[in-house]
Amino acid sequence: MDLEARAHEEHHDALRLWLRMLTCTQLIEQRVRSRLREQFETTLPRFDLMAQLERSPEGLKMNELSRRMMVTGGNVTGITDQLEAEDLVERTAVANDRRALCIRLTDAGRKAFADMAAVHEGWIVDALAGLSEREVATLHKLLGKVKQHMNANEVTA
Amino acid sequence: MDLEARAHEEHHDALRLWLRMLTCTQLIEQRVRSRLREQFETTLPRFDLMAQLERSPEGLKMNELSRRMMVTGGNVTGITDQLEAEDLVERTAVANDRRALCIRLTDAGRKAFADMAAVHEGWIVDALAGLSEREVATLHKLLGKVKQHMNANEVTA
DNA sequence: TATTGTTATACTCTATAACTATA
DNA sequence: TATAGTTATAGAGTATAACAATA
Repeated sequence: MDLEARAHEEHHDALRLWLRMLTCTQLIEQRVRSRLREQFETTLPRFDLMAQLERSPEGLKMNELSRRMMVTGGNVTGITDQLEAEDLVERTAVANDRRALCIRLTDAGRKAFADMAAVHEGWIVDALAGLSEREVATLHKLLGKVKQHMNANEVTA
Repeated sequence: MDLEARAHEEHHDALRLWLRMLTCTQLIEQRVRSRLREQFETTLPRFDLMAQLERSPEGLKMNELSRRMMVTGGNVTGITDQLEAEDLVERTAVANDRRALCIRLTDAGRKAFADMAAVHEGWIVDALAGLSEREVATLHKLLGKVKQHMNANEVTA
């Protein structure tokens, strides 16, 4: 096979992989979204925001939340408004910078999240139950390379 | 380590893998969405619909498109309306079932899609360029297991 | 009665850009 | 001037459910 034909094949493989990644993610994501709605009357971005805060008990600034959730700032404001109205998170002042706000889970929020997270983890374990422990590790490692490469190429428009 | 602790660890691994899958997919998807908009004034669902038709030159019925795109019927009608108005796809009658419609790419649609698809493939190749040929194959295989397991467990609400 | 596709509706999520208040 | 967060807006994307035509 000549080089060009080989390149074409490799390109096709990349595309096929991408379509499969998309399919797998959508299958799991749709299931998670509908169960979050049905069982907890919440949404994935709300769950995601609370999960970020759970991992940072000292709280996170709005722009840090925005970066981690990979959405723009206005959206974080909206979701935070909802969760604050339900007393699940709170905005607190930041020392030495009166522009910034620190968002934290409230006690009620921490408890509500713990309940959801336990069930949520079960959904994910089920979804990935077709893989051996070792295959999970391999996937994690390979996707780590993808992530790293994407982040390195961030600027390349 | 006792069995319970081991189970907890494996659960955590599954969750970590899922979060990484989600991150990778979102990184690539956001880039693809914004480039489709900027360079071709189109959206991912529109591109996806055309891609499905491209793979089925004989055309697809609305409900088959709906199934493959993993969205409900009403949405397919809306996207098809747009693309039909731009003469990129056409609705044709189906023999022996006057309820059904067959959607096909027009010649113009086939050409427009070919142009987009070539550029799109380059984006994906770039995004996955951090992986060797062999790693691409491994990922494809392992995600195939995930997909298969999800489809097998479809009913399990 | 069941199925195909359409219509109507409502809601979530998102980006963009203008705005304010601080720095 | 630059940054942190908010507001306002518009559009994408989706599900749901009622509907018409046909099977």
